[in-house]
Amino acid sequence: MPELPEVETVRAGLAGHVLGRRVIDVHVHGTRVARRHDGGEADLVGRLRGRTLTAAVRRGKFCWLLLDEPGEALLLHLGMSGQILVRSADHGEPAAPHLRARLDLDDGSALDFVDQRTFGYLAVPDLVPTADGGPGGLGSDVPALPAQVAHIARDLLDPWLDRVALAAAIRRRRTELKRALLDQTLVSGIGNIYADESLWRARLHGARPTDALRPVEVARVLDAAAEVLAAALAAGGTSFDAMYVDVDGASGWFERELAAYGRAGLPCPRCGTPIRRESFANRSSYSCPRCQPRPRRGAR
DNA sequence: CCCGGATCCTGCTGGC
DNA sequence: TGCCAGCAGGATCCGG
Repeated sequence: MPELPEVETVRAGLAGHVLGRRVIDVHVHGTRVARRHDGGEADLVGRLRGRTLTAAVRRGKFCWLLLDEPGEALLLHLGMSGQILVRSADHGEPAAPHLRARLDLDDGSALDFVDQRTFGYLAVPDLVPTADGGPGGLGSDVPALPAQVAHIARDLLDPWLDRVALAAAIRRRRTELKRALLDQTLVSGIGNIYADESLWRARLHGARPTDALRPVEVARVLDAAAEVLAAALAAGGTSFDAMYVDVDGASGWFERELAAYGRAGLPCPRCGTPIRRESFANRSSYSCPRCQPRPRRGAR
């Protein structure tokens, strides 16, 4: 689920429902949730208890809540399967099967972190200054971000992203275009689904060598990616209500609007040619054989 | 420094 | 029916 549009939906939900709330207590389930927090589970809980959540910020697929303790934040990463659920005081739901952490808040509500595959995590890192002096991410003007996020590039919905510099950096790389799109240190927020959708829109094959791309092609795929992310966000953003921050992009955007991803054998919406599935770096890539011709070895 | 592959988990699906 | 290989939307770490 969680690529940029899904994480932004979470961030917006958190901004609307938990800011100003104080953390009364924290319950951690399992050994993996706190594995990326330096002081371990007990320290994580200790640093959160009594703190007030003051802002919800996102860069790429990373989301964090600023704390009233200056220079600290609660960092959330959803991994492959993470969800954030905001439970109202009277929700009455049983705990989700893969509940990994619960924060009890001072109005009786709770913030649940649910994660089947346990690649997600919580941490309370120190904040470090941003390299460009701009805000750490969307949702805050503070020019600081969690230490673990310092190497993560800005994303395509961030006004501080320098598109010209990004395009130049992509063409300087010696790799394949899809790898570059997935490289969070170049541009963040794009995962396997939206990489394929962006490449389809731009009519480029993901195996195209980045250093042989024409500038107009790089611009086209970046425009396409920005459009896809914005459209997915608009679709995903419609589906959460007051007590549930929805991470389930699958129900809305996923099934109806994808042109290539997961559609092996189905007709390309542009030309009708059956979409192909290829294996790439231990995962699947979907593309149109006609609109997105595979590059010849060594050539563009 | 840059690049690519292996790796951390759990659960579901599809083929035999 | 039952079993098991294969696969799933991510980031990090390590070797070349």
